[in-house]
Amino acid sequence: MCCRYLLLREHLNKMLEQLGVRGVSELASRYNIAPGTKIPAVRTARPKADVRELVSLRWGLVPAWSKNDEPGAGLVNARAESLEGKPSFREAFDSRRCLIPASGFYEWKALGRSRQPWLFQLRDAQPFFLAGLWESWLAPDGGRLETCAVITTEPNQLMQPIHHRMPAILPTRVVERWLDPAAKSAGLREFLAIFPASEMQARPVSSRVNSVVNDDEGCIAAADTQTGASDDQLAWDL
DNA sequence: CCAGACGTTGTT
DNA sequence: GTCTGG
DNA sequence: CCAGACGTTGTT
DNA sequence: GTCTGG
Repeated sequence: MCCRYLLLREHLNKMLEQLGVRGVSELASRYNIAPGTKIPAVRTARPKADVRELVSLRWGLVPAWSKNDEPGAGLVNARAESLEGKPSFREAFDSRRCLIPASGFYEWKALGRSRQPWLFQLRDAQPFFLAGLWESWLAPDGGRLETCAVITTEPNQLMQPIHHRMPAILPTRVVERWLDPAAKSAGLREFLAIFPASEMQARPVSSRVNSVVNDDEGCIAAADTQTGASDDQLAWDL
């Protein structure tokens, strides 16, 4: 991803239940979630630090100090390597971390002039949480705009042949601590370690996912063998 | 000191 | 080529 | 991330 | 708001 993912309804509800977030989401399964749109996220409620809440945030972070209109759609990604140094991320990393539930994400591999989308999932297609940051921006007209960004890391061995960055996947054991307001940045950085390739799987999918107007199961259908993805599959061995 | 940027991605 | 919208 | 637009005037 | 460049 850095910029496109999927989230199945049953996965979201299962994860919310495990986190103790009240209520069942009415969200329908999504197969093509894109930047600039509202996405589901879980964050620590305020002022009750022990309560998690499900919120809808626009994907594209706008720092609180931004002037007038937000530039473009905001910052879609935040490099794990820069979280503490960059003014745009520092405060959010300190105190506004969130979880972005996902069933899988897409990355495009350049193939000459064209690009082949690949679907990345955990083994057994289990859902997971991506590490995110959120912000609340006060618009000139007094309105509030709540936004978020997905943190990225260097690629693991599975991603390496496809792309040079990947979203930060939080291991299950650190999910609660990622939301803990008392967590220290030194510890938090460890949570963003490159996720083990051995716990993931990937396969080329239909170019139907290229266009955001397509948001259905066709997006995760196997790629046409015509597209040239087969050569990559042969080289697929960790 | 003030002014102006503040970010990532990919591609060339 | 570059920006915007989804 | 990819796809698709990218512009103004005046007239209907 | 805070950092960087001049």
